[in-house]
Amino acid sequence: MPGKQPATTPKRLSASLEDYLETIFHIIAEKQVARAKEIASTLKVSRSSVTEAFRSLSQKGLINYAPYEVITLTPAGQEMAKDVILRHRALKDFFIKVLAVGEKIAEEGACKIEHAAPKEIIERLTQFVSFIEQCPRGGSDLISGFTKYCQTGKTDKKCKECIAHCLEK
Amino acid sequence: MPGKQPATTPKRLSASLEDYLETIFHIIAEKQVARAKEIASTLKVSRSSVTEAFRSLSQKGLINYAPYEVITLTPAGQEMAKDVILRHRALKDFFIKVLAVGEKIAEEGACKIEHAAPKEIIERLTQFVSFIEQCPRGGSDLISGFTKYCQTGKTDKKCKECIAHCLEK
DNA sequence: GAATACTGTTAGCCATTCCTAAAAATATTT
DNA sequence: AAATATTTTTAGGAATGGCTAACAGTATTC
Repeated sequence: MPGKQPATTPKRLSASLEDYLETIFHIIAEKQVARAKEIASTLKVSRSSVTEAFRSLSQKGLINYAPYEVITLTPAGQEMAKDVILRHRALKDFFIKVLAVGEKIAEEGACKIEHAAPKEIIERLTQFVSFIEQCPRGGSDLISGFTKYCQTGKTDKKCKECIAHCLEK
Repeated sequence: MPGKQPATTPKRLSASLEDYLETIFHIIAEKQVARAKEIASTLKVSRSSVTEAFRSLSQKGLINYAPYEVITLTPAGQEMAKDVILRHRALKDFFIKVLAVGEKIAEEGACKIEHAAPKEIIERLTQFVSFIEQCPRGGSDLISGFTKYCQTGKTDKKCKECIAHCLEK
């Protein structure tokens, strides 16, 4: 082995650069090539801001970039982009599946929080979602109970019935 | 009535200004007076940055400020500070009580996420914590089950025993 | 009350991230 | 292939939020 690659993502980027990376990844996945114009419209920034972001990401070794050429993600860039997307998904999943928040707010919240949430919390959140889905005490009963609680402010009174449901599993 | 006050907090401040406001509120609560020196050391910024933040917060009508004088929060500033602190607490509570995350990470995560989380999500999170504490399916059984799940990757096998616990309540 | 120490402010600087307008490169059309 | 259209880059500027070093006020001590 000539030399080991950076084992893990070293530090975290600014929220802004994470957004660019995430967007680039998604556009490449969908259309093979990520063009400045589309990145700009997705992120609602000007095309010149995209150029500057390219320079910054390239200087950090996350994308391969030369003026007027097609950009690609470096291995480090791929890893980083996937990490951001993983955080995004973990958050959105939790918001929808556990908190029963609407799709729009869930997406919006994930977009913002993904840049701030420590990895330990993302991990726990992911575990919590799968726990709730698997645990007999959890599952859809718990979630529908929570939804009801949100609407009425009270926990469901038919507890025995509900626990009977639990026992069936 | 001469004119109505702004009913609710209008928009959200930058993360930085929210941090200043939060810190000012806490220091005033604790020591009556918030001095630039202490704010600086709490937030790990220079004293001159604090002066600049004072100007900005004052210009936004959130603190009363005149050079060399004691600063105070305006009613709008109080409201805003309380709102930030509420978000902080809601997040930290959730991290500790539900995700069973350590105090340090919970605090750190709350500090960062509080500036990004939409209010709808904070509300749901708060409701979820109290729901889990009240619902017979939830409570300490669920949390300890989750903790076990985090450690072992499996849900607790003693389901009947656990549901029996539920029934006792 | 004068000297000293401490705190707060100003001045000037830097990085980030956005912008618009103009110029350069690339792609498309005829 | 020349003209036109589109895309990308450059140039120059603004706002935010941080910094250090020097200066100005306030407080304390002798």
